[in-house]
Amino acid sequence: MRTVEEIITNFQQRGHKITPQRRAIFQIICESNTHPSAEDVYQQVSANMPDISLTTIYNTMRELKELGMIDAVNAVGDGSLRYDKRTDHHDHLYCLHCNQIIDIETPSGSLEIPKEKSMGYKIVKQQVTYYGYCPACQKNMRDKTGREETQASVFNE
Amino acid sequence: MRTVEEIITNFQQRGHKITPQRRAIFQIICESNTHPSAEDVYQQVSANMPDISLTTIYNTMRELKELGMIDAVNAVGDGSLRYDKRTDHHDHLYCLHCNQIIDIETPSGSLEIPKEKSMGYKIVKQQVTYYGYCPACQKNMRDKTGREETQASVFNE
DNA sequence: CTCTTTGCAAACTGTTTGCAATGCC
DNA sequence: GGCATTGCAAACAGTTTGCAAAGAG
Repeated sequence: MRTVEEIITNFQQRGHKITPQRRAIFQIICESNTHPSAEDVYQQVSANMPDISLTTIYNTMRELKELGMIDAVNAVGDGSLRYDKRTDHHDHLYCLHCNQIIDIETPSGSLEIPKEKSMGYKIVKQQVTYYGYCPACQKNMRDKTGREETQASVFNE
Repeated sequence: MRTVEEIITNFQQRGHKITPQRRAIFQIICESNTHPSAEDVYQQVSANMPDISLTTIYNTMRELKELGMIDAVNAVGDGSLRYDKRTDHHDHLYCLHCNQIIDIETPSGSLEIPKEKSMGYKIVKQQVTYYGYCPACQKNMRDKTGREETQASVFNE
């Protein structure tokens, strides 16, 4: 699921129509390195296509998810749904300050399913999330040391 | 953070008042082995205290979280906030069918922070979540094989 | 030409907030 | 008695749904 054209072809072959809106959304998905929310995608697509509606973003993302062409994760900070263009196994780095999520390759040891600590669960996938602060937010926190609102927002989960 | 009395003492020493409502909420938290949502806690507390309000549940849970006495995680299935009476390092088993979350002990190898794949992030904690189907839901799925709605709900993330 | 998609508005869910009445210490 | 807490109602954020108009194939 790399290029826009591949997404378009795949989407079309599964019986869906290609519209300018969907083309623009696919483009943004391909370009994104973070895990955008619907609102994020909307902001970016709007730049070139001001009349697109947020509903169309939601609808399209949901269809992509249902086709298994993207994944979705929940942000812990704001509870919003984030979309992930990758559906293969990989881990996440989550910034507790700006809520940005980026991918990291799974360290080699990460795939082992826990033996019979699995409590009878049938496990189908695992996800490791590392929580911390991204470089930009670390810098910001250093620069603003002592300013109360910043402190509060940083240390509030 | 084991017994109700410990929670009460801790909460009180930090300058908060103890009310019957809070006592009842703490009780439920102590007893829970899953990770209840505010609504779950409300249902359980209501059984013995019918006049308690959902607002009080939310307020109390938020305070506990701010005091670091409980943790919170987001459910991927319904997007709701789930509360975790444990704040130490451990992993989660998540049922994709009923959205129940239970704890598992962290397998020994799990604590290593990824070397310099960490992209400049300052990592403060990690969380491993194993997604799958709990014993009860597996049984349910077997019993109802062939029934469409069940199939749909099972396989829709 | 038909059936899908769009985009508005309204509904909905989970959560938070404002505020008067109540209750803890 | 003073200040924190409760619980109602209303506000909110993120997401979904109903539906008429527009558009893809």
